[in-house]
Amino acid sequence: MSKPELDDTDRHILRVLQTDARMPNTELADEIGLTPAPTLRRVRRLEEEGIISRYVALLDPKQVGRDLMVFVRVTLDKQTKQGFETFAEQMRGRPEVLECYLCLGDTDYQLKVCVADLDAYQRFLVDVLAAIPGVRNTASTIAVKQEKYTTSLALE
Amino acid sequence: MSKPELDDTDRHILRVLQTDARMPNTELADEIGLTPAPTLRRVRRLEEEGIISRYVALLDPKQVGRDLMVFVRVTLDKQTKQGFETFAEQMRGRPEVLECYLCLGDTDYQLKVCVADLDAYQRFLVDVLAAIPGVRNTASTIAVKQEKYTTSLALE
DNA sequence: GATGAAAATTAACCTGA
DNA sequence: TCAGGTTAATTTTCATC
Repeated sequence: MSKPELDDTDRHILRVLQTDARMPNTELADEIGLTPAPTLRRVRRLEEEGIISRYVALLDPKQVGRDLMVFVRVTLDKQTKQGFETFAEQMRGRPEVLECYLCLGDTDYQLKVCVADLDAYQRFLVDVLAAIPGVRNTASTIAVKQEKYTTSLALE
Repeated sequence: MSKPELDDTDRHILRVLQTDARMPNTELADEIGLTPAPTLRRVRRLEEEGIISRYVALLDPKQVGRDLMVFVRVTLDKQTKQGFETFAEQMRGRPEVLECYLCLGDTDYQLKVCVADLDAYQRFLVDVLAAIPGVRNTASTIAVKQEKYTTSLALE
């Protein structure tokens, strides 16, 4: 918590680590123009404050056979707090659902789902989504080709 | 290229590194039940084959002031190869566009856009998207709350 | 920001199925 | 022969000054 004061050096660190989370601290220090000790202190502070939430390895979906990405817009029958929490809870428990957002407008939830193929997606739609009480309608947009993918947030 | 043969140990490694990319090799070795040397050899192989595409730090969007996530469906005027490539190229050059997919159905492109606030989003819509020749229509779904976010692909 | 002890990485070599 | 284990030199981390 406290003040998420980020100076230029912090942003520089974040920019680098968003691209290469495994860069050794010595090299990172070199890159941002400090010595290793203060660099490490800054990184630890960014971690402790939760500005860096975690470090992950990104896999090539094709090579692990998870090549089909689908964006799903879901509307629920009744907009009760209960129904919403149940739905979100179900999504958290499904490994093929990578992202789930509560939304404004016609769409109640926007999902990003990653599965092996259309067959697996059809099963997700029928056995998982349609089986959740309160789901009124779903609209799926099937991705054919990934033109861009990054997890890196631009820090002006 | 070659054969992306993954055995149970490989999948175990990938599962762990997708959750914590910075786990020391010694600890990873312990976790998967091998000694450090063969563990490291497997990790290097997964990196070289591109199965692990990269290691990244994930930031908390709130704490870096990029709190507004928007999913945009875009349709283009003419479905010419030229027009599509131009559009994709523009998206690759825009830091607020985190993801861009060519899609089946009514939607030509599905975007995931991350900006600071509605004001910044409006500027993106008007100055960037609408300014690209061939963009016929856009439909934005504004995310209010992130219920789930992971980059981790389930490896059965 | 510098120093040095402790830990992790990694290459070279060994072993057994 | 191939995957895993062992060892030891190098590099990195990180607490203390």
